[in-house]
Amino acid sequence: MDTEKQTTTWPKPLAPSFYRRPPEIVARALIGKTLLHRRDDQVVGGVIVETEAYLAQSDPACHAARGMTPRNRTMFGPEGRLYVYTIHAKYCLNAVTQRAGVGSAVLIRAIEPRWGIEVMQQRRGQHASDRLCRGPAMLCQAMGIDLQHDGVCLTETTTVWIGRSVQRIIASQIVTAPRIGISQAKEIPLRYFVRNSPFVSGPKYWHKTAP
DNA sequence: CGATGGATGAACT
DNA sequence: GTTCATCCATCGT
Repeated sequence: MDTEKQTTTWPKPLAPSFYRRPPEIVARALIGKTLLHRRDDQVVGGVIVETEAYLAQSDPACHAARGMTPRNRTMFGPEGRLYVYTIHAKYCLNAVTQRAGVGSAVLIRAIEPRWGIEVMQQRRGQHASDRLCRGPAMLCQAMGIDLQHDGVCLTETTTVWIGRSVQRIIASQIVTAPRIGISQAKEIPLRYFVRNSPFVSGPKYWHKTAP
């Protein structure tokens, strides 16, 4: 019978129009949304708690600021695609925003694990849940996302997608701070995260206040 | 094909 | 707050 079948209904993917806005708007709107990855009928994912916006040509910290290369070409493709890149021999994942040709994106830095936690713990080596997906490279490792996922469509549930919220996050709980790990434009507060969330990366930024 | 760098992460003071 | 080991992909030769 169907007793062994998957009965969970996963969050429905956000529409392409969600991404068709400036990256700083999308970055804030993504807080509380869900990130999921399906492989072999196994779904892992959770609630997005930390993002950063990268503003295309006007932003020297943005990969797209120096024009299109083979590496960053996904950033210049249609909105709503997944941009994956390598850094320090690890991977980070972004959602492409605005429209094709612009080169803006939102880096997803952390999620609160919710689905497939045991699988993610195996990939990460049995970490506590608040250490599983805390930081962009840890997030990719836990979710099994790498360069082969570069360019996938986030508005379809085939592989990787961003879905609707499953819990309400109050706007006043979303705070901003400078982005982490960059050497240029390091003062601009384009990082968004949930205040006091133990799932957010970075050292003790939790008490910082909203703009 | 080798040199290089980096949107990291961990371990420090 | 700081340094720094790490190592794949990219890019220049």
